[in-house]
Amino acid sequence: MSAVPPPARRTDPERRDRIIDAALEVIARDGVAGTSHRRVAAAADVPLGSMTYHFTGMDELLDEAFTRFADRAADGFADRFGAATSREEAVEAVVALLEQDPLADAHDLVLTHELYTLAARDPRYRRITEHWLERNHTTLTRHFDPTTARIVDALIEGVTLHRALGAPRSRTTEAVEAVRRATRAG
Amino acid sequence: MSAVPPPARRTDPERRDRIIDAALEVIARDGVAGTSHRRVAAAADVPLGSMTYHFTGMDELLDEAFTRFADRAADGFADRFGAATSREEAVEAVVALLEQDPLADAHDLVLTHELYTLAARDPRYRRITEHWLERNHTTLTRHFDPTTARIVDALIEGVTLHRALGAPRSRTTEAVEAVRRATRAG
DNA sequence: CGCCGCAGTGTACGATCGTACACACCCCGT
DNA sequence: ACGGGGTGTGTACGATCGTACACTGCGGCG
Repeated sequence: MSAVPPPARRTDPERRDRIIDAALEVIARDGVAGTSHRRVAAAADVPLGSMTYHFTGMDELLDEAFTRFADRAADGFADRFGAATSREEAVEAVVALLEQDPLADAHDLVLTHELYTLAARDPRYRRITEHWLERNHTTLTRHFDPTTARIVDALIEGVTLHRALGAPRSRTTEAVEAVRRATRAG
Repeated sequence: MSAVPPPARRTDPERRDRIIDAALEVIARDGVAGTSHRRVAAAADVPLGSMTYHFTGMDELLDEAFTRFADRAADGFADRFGAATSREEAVEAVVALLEQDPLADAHDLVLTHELYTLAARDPRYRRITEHWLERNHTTLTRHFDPTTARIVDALIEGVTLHRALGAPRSRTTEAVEAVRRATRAG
């Protein structure tokens, strides 16, 4: 789990990074189930032996890959609200989030669910999702009270999920209405 | 995908059923990734050869297993609202749904996410989730208008997801508040 | 200049997989 | 009574997997 920093390798320090990114690509394409050391090595254009050299095993690779993915996703989430200076703009950012086409980047969608599945079974991966959720919650509490933030976050997650699962695209007015209700203080 | 009914086997008709149920058990325990013909056969206590005899391949087995799971889940969802005769009782049923401990049956939780992951990647499995969502939506529209039903369903999904991912148990008052806002007509 | 230690790699092993397929067995029609 | 067709199964094959591990080649120190 790389609690300690890597032991100061002399050459090619970005090779390890490239493997992690390649792993995310392979996972998005073939799923965690279809991800093997060989496929990742091929995608990263490194020899098979590099896999066992840089990572103790598949678990460590998955852990680091999904940690990176979750961090990037949380960054992106924060960016979407970073520009908002008022509560109204934050609400609009939420609406925009709910309106975006989930098929637009099936890449991230698949990765998200692969991670969720891992987290549902293995508490170890739950640490990653916990941290992700907490970062998103922190982002939202910059604009909403904690309870509203939690409700809004759950709403975003639920609507995104429904779309990923093939629910008919709800109309914009419906998304707007959902956000309006969720953000209306009791 | 068993579009046609099985060809009227003479003996042991429940053997195929037992295999499907065993598959769900194995998936819940080891994940889709860790599910093999051999493991399912062992769990169902049938010989390996029965796998290829009753199913054309792993895809057909997964498809039928998750179809059965989704049907049962939709049945359970409908049962929870079946007793409700008023809108207030329906609201209470939603609150109860949000308050139940998701860890209580990790079994179903894992199966749900395994299915979601499949659906996120493969449109074929999306037919199963679409149907599931539609049935849940139909159940909710017995008590709520369509827009509210959609919002409530997304909220349930989001809150359940957050809990599965390790979010701190939100307080009961928070769940009640979320439902109150979601069900309050605009 | 020579050697030594380590970053980095190619290969081989044992396990497991999905699936095909030859065969066994039983029931039924003749 | 007996032959045949179809239900059901054991086994074997080729592919792929994770991982270990002996090895290479080079950069720096004595």
